[in-house]
Amino acid sequence: MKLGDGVEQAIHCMLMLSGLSADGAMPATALAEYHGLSPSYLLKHLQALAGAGLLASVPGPRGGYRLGRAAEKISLLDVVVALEGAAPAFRCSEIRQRGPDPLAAKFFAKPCGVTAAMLKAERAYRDELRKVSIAELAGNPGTELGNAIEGRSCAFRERHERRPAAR
Amino acid sequence: MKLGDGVEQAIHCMLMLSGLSADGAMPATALAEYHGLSPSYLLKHLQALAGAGLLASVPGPRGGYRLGRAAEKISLLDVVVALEGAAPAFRCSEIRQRGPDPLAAKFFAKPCGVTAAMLKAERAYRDELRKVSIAELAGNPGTELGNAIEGRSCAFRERHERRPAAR
DNA sequence: GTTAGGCTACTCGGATAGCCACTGTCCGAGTAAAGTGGG
DNA sequence: CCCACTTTACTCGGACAGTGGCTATCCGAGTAGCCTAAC
Repeated sequence: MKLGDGVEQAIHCMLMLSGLSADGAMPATALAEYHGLSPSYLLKHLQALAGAGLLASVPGPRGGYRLGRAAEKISLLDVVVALEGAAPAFRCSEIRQRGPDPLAAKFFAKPCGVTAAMLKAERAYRDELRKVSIAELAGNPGTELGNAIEGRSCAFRERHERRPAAR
Repeated sequence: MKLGDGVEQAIHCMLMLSGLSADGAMPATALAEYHGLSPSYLLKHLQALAGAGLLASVPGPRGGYRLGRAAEKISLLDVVVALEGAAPAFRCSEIRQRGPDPLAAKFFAKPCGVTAAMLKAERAYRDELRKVSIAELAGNPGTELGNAIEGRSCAFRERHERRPAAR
């Protein structure tokens, strides 16, 4: 029961990306610098997110990453699944029928109560994550804290947002 | 996001142990044989459960394990925590303040929204596991499946339950 | 027959190797922009 | 002055080592029961 370290990094990056303009992009280098992370390693996670469609990658100079779809349509669950995989944490190996002199296979058509209970709990976990979107987390309450953080990230975007050359 | 393999083994062992008499015990060897597992490795998990107080160990010949308290008082969460640790799966490393030119520390007195949302989801997961007790899982519905499994485990207990010599 | 002592065998307990996934890093393919020379 | 080509530099993308934790195993400490032998 342990989530990879990349989940936190990914979410915070998504929050940063949610604040830039529709056709803007930010390179992984800047995201890593802002959060004090290794650029090479962060890139690995961003690639996973891009592969899942949560991020869109813009190659070349003035390139970078932007959100793959609206921030309201991206939940925390999407991020977790993209990085950790969709497989449930609890895997039933059906040890019921592994002992000596097992019962007939037909008895085990339905999953055992243990698996059902574990998966139900995981479903509650996933449902809770599904409720929270990147947009909600980005919309800080008007507290002093929220304003200060928002101000800093805005200033950072000002300096690092890449936009396609005006044609 | 992955639970150790021992969780499933542990729960099924608890179910088996919940069926024996109050002063009875069953050695790890028998539990391993019944589930088709490695005795040495299963012992490791049983020790963790015993250390958490979920199991009581009886040393010496005619020894083994029994439940540390009533099956109604043991939840799935207890088992998971005993084996996987109480630390939450999501660990916030406060990357907010790790970037260059961080804000004053006072701004970060309260946890960030990301951490709050992730921990809330985990709490839902834990609450769901807390609701289910070993006793509930052991009490099979009167289906044909339940009866067959219960019959087999009862027969196995008959052959392997160790009880202190009647004095 | 009773009982004390020693012995045996069986159990749990902790310490010890092996393997897989996450962590961390690197170099190569691709591309948009800028520079440059000619028309 | 305008345009097309070349060069450049910057980005993402995937392939390559290092490490921590779960997996798997072994041998040692402790104890209840059993056997033996003396009383």
